[in-house]
Amino acid sequence: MKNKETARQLQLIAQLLSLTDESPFKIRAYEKAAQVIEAIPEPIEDIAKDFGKLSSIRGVGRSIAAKIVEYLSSGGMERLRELKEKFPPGVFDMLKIPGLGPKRVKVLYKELGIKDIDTLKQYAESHRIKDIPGFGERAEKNILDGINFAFVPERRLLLFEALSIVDGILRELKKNANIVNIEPCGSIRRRKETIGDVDMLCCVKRGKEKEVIEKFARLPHVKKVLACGGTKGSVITAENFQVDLRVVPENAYGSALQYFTGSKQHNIRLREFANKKGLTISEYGVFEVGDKSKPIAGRTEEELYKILGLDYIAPELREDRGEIESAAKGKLPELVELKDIKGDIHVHSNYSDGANTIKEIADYAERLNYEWVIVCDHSQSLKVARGVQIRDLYRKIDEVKKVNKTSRVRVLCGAEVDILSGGKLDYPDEVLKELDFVIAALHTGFRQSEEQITGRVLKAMDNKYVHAFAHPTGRLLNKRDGYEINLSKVIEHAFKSNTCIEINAYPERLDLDDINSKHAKERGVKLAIGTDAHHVSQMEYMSLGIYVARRGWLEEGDVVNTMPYLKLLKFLKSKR
DNA sequence: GCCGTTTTCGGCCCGACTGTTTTCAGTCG
Repeated sequence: MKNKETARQLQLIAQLLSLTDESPFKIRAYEKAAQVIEAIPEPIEDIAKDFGKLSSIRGVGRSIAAKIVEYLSSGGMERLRELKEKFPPGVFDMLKIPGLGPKRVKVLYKELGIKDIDTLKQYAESHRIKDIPGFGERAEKNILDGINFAFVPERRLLLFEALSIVDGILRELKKNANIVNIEPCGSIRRRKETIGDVDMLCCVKRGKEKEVIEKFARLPHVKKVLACGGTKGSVITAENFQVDLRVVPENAYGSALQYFTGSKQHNIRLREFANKKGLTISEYGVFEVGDKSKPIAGRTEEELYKILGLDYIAPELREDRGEIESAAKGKLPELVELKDIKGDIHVHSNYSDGANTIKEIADYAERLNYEWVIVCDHSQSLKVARGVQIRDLYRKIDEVKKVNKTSRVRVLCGAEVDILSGGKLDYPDEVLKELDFVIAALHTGFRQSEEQITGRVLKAMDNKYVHAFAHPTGRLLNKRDGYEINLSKVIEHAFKSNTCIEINAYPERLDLDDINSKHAKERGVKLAIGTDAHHVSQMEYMSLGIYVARRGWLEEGDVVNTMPYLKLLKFLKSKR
């Protein structure tokens, strides 16, 4: 699937165009098209077979569609080659420096002939930049600071890590009686899988702004204070994580919350939508166009969406993936919630590499108010994870039966069965058929080609004992990309073979991701959330799986975990 | 370059901040 690389080409064109005198709207059109292409779950090369379909994608017109087709058939774009000839590659790097945008980079290149970071550094150090119109001494210093900053590798926190840091801060701040209400916004509120920094918003009692912000800056988690003023405090925590606290007036709390929650793309689309209705939105409220004197909405988010004629859009949906259009038609999904969950499909016991006994898992499931829990251990060949040998598997089946005699929660005996590098499953059929639940997974042969890996998975799904496919991409956030796999084919085949796909809720996995979960739902595939817990406390990761599901527009009926016990049994039998 | 339930032409999100201006352009989120 070539969506990412195609998007990258368009992004490059946009960047290069920004260095020319081309219309900023044309540049934005390329950027928008790049974003759209990247977010499409189907392979762009399939869509491109039909030019009409390609050019009817929102944000892709005839001109960009033609360039995509050109790229997919020839591996290049003529327009991009032309532009690349105009600018040396080092000029690109200069755009990464904070505070240096295309306009100023262009001046540096045209006026001083600076064409890479090293030369730029020399010029700034020897004060040869400050006399150029539009620059000054300050600019030289910012360039030097920026060069160091821009090339520190970026690390975003996992959602789980960010949530626990923010929870700690919130707990402390909520002790402060001067805070009327407080909420984290931004990507953490949208429950994105990784988080760069956090903006928190609060309303405080009149006159207490400064006091609240100073208290915030003195919290025990704080390592460094970046700013501490009357409306905003900004700190770095011990985990090197930036957290900002903003105080906003109560009558604009809703519009500020909406604004700082984003996403940027959602906000842009929302403002365009508002404009068509003669309204304009900012973080201070909703206004009639031409009359900024008093807002007509903004106290709550609900009010803001309502006045635009939209149903309330849950933060997880605010990614500009069609939510505004759906909200206008009253067709937003009723998103699945944690309280709908009746069981976990993927928990490891001490039969393989888990820490707890089957009884302990059943007890913990009861604490979570589950009706059932599926204990899946690794299969025999996965020696590093103490994969269960066949004789032990029969012992496990007996133990599950025993536990079920006393447990209120129904325990199902499952296995996370390896799809071996040739595509065979790690237990023979006569063993698989003894299990209540089989989830197939890849743990080896990650370097095989896309065809090979996809082939292995399709073959596994054809086995009538395989109910689900686990952590479908194999990625580990911040650690490694997934293996090469054609998810579009996998999803199609999951539907045909009546196989579920897992949303793995382990903090660094979270795959199937939101975009592909939405795609799977639209293709009629059921999703199953598994925490992959190796200790009972990790069964709490279910909430992370729910966040992915919600970001993927999933409703109660799309998620296997919402099935009551008997319905689940019937469902599991339906494939066999 | 894209788009259209006021438009096939004339729009295209909005405001804050910064530094360099003497009323504003560039950059950022």
